[in-house]
Amino acid sequence: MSVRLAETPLIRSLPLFKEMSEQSFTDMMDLSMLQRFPARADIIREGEMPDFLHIVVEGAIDLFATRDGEESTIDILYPVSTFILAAVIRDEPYLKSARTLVPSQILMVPSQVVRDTFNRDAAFARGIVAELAARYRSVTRVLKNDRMLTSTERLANWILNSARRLKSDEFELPLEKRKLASYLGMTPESYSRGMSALEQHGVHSHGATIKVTDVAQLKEFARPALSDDA
Amino acid sequence: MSVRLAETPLIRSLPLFKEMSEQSFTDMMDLSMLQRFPARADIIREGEMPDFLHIVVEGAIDLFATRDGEESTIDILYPVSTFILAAVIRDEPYLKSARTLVPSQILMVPSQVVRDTFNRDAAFARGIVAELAARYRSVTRVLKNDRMLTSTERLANWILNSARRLKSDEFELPLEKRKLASYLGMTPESYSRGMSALEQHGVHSHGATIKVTDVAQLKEFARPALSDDA
DNA sequence: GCTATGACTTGATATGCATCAAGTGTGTTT
DNA sequence: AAACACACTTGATGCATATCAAGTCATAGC
Repeated sequence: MSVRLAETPLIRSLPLFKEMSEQSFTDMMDLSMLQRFPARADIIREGEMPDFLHIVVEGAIDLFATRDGEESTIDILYPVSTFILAAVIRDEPYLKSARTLVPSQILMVPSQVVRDTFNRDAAFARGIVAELAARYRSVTRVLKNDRMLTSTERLANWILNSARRLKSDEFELPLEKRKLASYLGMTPESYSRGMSALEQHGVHSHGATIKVTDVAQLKEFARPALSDDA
Repeated sequence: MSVRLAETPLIRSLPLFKEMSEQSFTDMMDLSMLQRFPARADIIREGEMPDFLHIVVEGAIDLFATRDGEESTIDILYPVSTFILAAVIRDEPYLKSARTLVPSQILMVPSQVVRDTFNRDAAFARGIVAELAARYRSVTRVLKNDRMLTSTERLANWILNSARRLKSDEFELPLEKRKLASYLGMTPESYSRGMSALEQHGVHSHGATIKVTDVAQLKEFARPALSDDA
């Protein structure tokens, strides 16, 4: 029930853990687990109570909401992010479900350990609050985009942000188109039509390859919001 | 540039400040201001950098996003809530604008003071993180509702939650219908039609008065999500 | 008490997007 | 290489909701 020594340096280097005391860190790791999951494994189900804080160390996580069997992807997490912090802190049921998109490694820290460490180690507390604030801002941006943009504009913004983040005007989709569609709040069909509509606005795509051919034109179409840096 | 002694007990009793040390609290109040604003006063504009943490002590605040002159209400805050904590913590530009809906009193704590106190007082840190987590869960719920429910279902859920919160099956709208419509992500016209559609589902309304005549029927229509307790 | 202003309602129409229904790939299995 | 599965695309249609356009109602000022 403890994380092996060989794996701690990677975890230690994460923003959330970097500043905390050595003592707090080793204590926490002694009480935590690092677990491997195959692709498409259920990690958390909406409505359950949080037992552990989860941290994606490797792989990718799909956070989604369910209602009447319908799913909607709320967020997609890559290393290194926590989930689902807010539920752990408030000790209230999860609002979202989580599953792996690809084989993943997840660090699991018992909720009570998180809360205890938060109270004892101010540096860890700062890390927690920074992470939480980042996630908050991220959902807020998604909500704003949902409310104020058409689905094709959301797609255009996603492409702009991806290109900026990867510092390249050409890149491969990092996930299935249907997942991306769900994340952007649209159907796969609308995604497909949106992508062909963007051929007129500075984007060329073929299969999973997306190429921004005219950034200025794409920006004009996308009406980008404040930079998407979380 | 400091809060008068007579007004501190109210503030002191808020969840955010209740547990912190007397010393931290008085220090913080010495460096803060309690300010009155008339109705419809701009408090914060999207894109600006956060100088102060704001706390609604009295009145009501409209948090909204803008794009191309269009506005969309993201949240409405009543005493006692903070805004906009996440921007203060990350020291990054506001994602939303804020204005008063009615004459209001707002406590303004300089950002740097918030950060310093957070590091020195673990009880205050707990308060901050609890507040932030609550706000996070609140936006998450709004996003889920936007994605998975029709506008009339969102309205039905809002009525159910209001009735539950007020512990009464009859109540008055606490704000303009157009504001509520915007908050629910719909136009005033759709709000109006939605409200008359709900006459078939256990709600009777006249002017600003709303009466739930059949909770069970309304619940069945609304397909309520996890309880809306933030 | 009349009138003006603005919020709200109601109706007609338009649009974005989902849904339903065939296709067309593309990669994998045998 | 054939065949299958499955993601994706494309087309036709329908629905939810926005938009545009008249109203109606309520409130505040004169």
